[in-house]
Amino acid sequence: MTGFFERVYRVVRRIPPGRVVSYGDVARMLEHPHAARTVGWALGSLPEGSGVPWQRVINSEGRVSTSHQEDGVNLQRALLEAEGVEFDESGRVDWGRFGWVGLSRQEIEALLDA
DNA sequence: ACAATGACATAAG
DNA sequence: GCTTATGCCATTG
Repeated sequence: MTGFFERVYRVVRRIPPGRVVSYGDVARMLEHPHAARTVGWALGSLPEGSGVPWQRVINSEGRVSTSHQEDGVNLQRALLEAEGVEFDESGRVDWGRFGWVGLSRQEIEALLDA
């Protein structure tokens, strides 16, 4: 776990249940606005039972990505629905209702500092 | 050091 | 709304 992954995990762990954020949002919080792909990759290489709520991170359209696993999508969706997140007919999440506001700059700093 | 890779994002057709 | 093309970045082999 090198620096970036570590930071990604720390932020993701702060996502409250029933809320979701996009990969890009996480990247922006870490001040790497164009590292969304890396964020996704970090979650992808996440070992099971790591305590990181990876399911709460989806793409900018409010859809689950998990493209490398057939059932990954169903799993992620099931996990989110279990937390109260709702999906519309096209399988999208309403950012207005379930989108996580994120952390303030200071909160991020404090988080990364620790 | 170089090339390839991936759970993205955004613009364009 | 869906498909294609292009940009971006850290990690790996």
